[in-house]
Amino acid sequence: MPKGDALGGFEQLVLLALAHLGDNAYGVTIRQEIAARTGRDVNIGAVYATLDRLETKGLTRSRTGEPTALRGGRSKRYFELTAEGARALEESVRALESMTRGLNWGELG
Amino acid sequence: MPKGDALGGFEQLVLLALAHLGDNAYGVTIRQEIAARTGRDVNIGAVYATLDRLETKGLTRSRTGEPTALRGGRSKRYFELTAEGARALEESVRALESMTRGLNWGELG
DNA sequence: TGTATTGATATACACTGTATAGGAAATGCC
DNA sequence: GGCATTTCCTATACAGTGTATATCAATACA
Repeated sequence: MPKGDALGGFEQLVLLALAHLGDNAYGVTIRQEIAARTGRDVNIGAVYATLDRLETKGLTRSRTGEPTALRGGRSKRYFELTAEGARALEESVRALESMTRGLNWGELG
Repeated sequence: MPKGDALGGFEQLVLLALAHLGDNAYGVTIRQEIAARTGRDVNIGAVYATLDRLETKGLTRSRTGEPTALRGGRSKRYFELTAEGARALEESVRALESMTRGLNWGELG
């Protein structure tokens, strides 16, 4: 584990998606949320792999839901932030904000 | 190379430091800038390794400066954003912003 | 019964992040 | 001059993260 256990970029995105989705966060919706907001075409396997790692670190937890009465409605695995995950997310977003503060995009490059 | 060649989290930090430092960006000041703004104690080797990778991708360029008349004043290697680097940085910051927009920190965890 | 659909899991590998160790060039002091 | 000291850069190795590919499971409907 790194010293300050900073979040990776994609981990941060996944946590942010969880924060937006509330109690409707599972693999497919998480992927959609990220794609919709960032325009980035995320691979579903990457999402699950990252979710597993976040859970191992104690930043998220998951539970298995009921199967829905939809065709192919397999039971979903719902994910949510833990208190520690919310704290880590907030901290890493603040760090980013303090790095972007006062930047003049016009005079770059 | 990844499909959408998205920036990693630390790469983003380093690019942001370059953007702030302008024509005074070299290993030591970059490290200081990140540490001062994020409170994160960055390893200098990590900075150089990341700068090399960014240069390989064409997001930064570097030139060797004159030695200064200071004790131990070895000639510095100055870094700056390329146009492509500035574009990539702006894009990745915007992606982050659109992920944090409308988030209610109070009701998380 | 079999095929399309929704959703999850496994695995492998490339890319990033980080620590450790060491090298190069300049100064200052004896 | 010679050697320690200072500033800064380079090399390398390995853990951690990011991503793709492939596959499995359960359900509905024809």
